[in-house]
Amino acid sequence: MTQNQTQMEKLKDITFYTMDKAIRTYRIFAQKRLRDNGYKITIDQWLIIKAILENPGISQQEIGEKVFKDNASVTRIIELLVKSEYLEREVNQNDRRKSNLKVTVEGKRIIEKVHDLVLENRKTALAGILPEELEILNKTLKRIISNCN
Amino acid sequence: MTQNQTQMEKLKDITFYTMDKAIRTYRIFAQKRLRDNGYKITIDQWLIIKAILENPGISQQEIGEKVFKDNASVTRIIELLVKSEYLEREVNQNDRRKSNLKVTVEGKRIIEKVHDLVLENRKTALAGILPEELEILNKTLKRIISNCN
DNA sequence: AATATTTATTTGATATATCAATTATTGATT
DNA sequence: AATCAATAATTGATATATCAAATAAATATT
Repeated sequence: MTQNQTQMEKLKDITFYTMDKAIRTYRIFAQKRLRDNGYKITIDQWLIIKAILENPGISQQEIGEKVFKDNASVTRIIELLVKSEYLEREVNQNDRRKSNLKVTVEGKRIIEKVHDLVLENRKTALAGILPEELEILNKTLKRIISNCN
Repeated sequence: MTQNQTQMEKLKDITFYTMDKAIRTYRIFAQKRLRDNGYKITIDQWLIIKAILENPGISQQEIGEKVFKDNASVTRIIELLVKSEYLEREVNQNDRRKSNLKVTVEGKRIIEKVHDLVLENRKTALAGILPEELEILNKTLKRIISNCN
């Protein structure tokens, strides 16, 4: 076995662990910053409101595809968002299986307020990483996604 | 704003989404392969048994650090592993707050059997990715981790 | 030695993930 | 129109994540 292959094996061994750790570290970091600024919303909830705002009339199924979540998870997150009064839901009269989701004024307000914080978080998290590196990161992640499908 | 900066912004916007999607796609893929091969164990459970095998006498706290999990999660995963009879636990007589964790014969058996499958999964998931790219991936992920701490 | 502090683990509460099964509705088939 | 198949969302069960609080034991302090 060549030196290069040995090194490859080690990297393979840790890549998924490091990926998991990175995304988890970022989540904890971002969530803490939300909490510290007094926002009572989770990152996942924020993502879903944003998806609805940017895609009026979107169905829960489509939300799930967009934010890469299971239908069951979407249902439950939306329940919480309705309870928190960031969303309103009605039965869709064209297709009674679906629901119409509307972001409330309060929901729009929190999305806007949180938006700058999210941008800051991303900036902090990616500080010192070169554009080329970021591109390779994205490209490689996409390759992993397609390899697993 | 230069072209380069604009592009940077877009990449920043999607990087965390793509990371999340990649790790989740891999998890689903790997877990499905375990299930399809008749193994009744989750990836997280497998990781924890492995940590104990490779580090005899390890405490739950240390396990948590190693596999990057909260103490509470470790406690609950270990409960399940004891119930599944892959682990045995006793009170540590040197420090009665800690517990001694021992992998059972059955536990060792499943780790070994699953090991090849895990290697295959990683190979499949990383197919077509160059060593240099993998290195940049790892380096960049580590930078994100340190940036968030 | 008694008290206070620290540490390891557990427990409770709440959110999310995943799969399977169910419900309600719609669209297609006969 | 009645039946069947497909689809959207929900629900149930179980696993994990996260934080805070509680418990129990060890260590440090007075």
